[in-house]
Amino acid sequence: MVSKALEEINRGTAEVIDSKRIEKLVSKYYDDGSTYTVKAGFDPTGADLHLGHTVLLQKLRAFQNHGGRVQLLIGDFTATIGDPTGKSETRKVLDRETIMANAKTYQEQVFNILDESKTEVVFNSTWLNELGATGMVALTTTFSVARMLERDDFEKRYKGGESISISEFIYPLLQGYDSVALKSDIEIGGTDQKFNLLMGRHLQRAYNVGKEQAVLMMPILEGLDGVQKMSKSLNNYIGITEVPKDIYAKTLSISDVLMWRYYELLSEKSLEEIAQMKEDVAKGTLHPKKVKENLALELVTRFYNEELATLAKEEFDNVFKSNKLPTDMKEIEVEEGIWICKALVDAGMEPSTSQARRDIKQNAVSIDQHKISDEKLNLTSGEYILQVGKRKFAKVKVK
RNA sequence: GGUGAGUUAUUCAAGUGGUUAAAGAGAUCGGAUUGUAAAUCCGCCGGCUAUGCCUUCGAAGGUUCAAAUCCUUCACUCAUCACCA
Repeated sequence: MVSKALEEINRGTAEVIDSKRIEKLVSKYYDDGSTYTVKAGFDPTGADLHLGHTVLLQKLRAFQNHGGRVQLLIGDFTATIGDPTGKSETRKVLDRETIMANAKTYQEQVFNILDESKTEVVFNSTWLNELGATGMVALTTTFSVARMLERDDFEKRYKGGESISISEFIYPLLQGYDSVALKSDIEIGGTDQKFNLLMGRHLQRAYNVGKEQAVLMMPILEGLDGVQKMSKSLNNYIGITEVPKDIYAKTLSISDVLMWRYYELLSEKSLEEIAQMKEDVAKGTLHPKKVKENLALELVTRFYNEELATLAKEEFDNVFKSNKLPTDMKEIEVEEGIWICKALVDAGMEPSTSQARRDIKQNAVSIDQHKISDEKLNLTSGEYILQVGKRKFAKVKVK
């Protein structure tokens, strides 16, 4: 039992520090039912969760299945400071209201995956606000600049002559202090968080918490492009609140290589099953597209249900495989004699009439399934189905 | 506080008075091919009912027939020296 639990917990991990401790905690749970705490931090800077987040959430869920009590930490304090790397203006300092609103949406989405009864949502402003300047200074005395510079990106930037703001030094300290305040047994996070996660161990020792948290790191999930990490700002993500057909379509659009990665990190399928599929594909007995479809179905089912997943698949096959039209599409009404380019803009299918002209020139626009080439066309009254490219459709009623 | 460098379209980045709506690359989008995948090739890539017109090169002024390019002021970014704690 215990070994099975550990297998589930270790699955897909990038690195585990102090795995003995995790073993002990889990087996103690199976001995006498005593639970332990698992901390994971989230920045409430954006409102919607995507699959990248669910990698961590599923891992938390695995812990919950085996005696873990999750401390879902909302970094509301750290968010008010803003992003320290200050790379661009994309991340602004958020006001309290936005943060709380984001935190709320987070919670609603998180319990799609996590067991609410075994989860405690905590905000780090609770104790960080209390810290004050004195506490702050005390915190900074526990660590040295030289050690701080060990952090990879700091070192690189320092050597490269790039600036590092002092607040960036404070960030890891505050995050580590969260572990002191929460007395966490285990903390999980992405591999990019390694330094910060270890800081938790360091500070727990410095503050004599009486234990040092084990650290479990998950790989960073690549986005749809297969290269960069999944993130909203790169627009390469699949959001868990997206409609079924979008989740389905986006999943199918990933590359075959990336598909296995998603299987490993996101699927419920056992590692043996996945290995088997991989082998079958290599042998040619199983078509990779089929495998990908199953993954897409599994994901939609997770966030909705099986019925909607099947529907999404049917819809998708209709539109793309058999070139049929989608069942529901945007409808607009326009005046008689409207210029085709204008109609496309009005329907929200094109950003400008210039773009519409270009697309017509490139043979991308069709009316009722027939490509058009006349960019000066005016629509006479009737009902038409406009299409741009492969996936943009709209029904237009001309009065 | 001193000094120096910089701010160009979605991003990176050329361009230092006139064929510049602005090279090149990436991203996006579209076409071909395919499994709606990847890879590859090609095209487009500010706006406007459009062989023309309008708006853009951090902001505002100015010089000029002509400015992204020259001048002035301002804002911001980065580096560097110094000073204070």
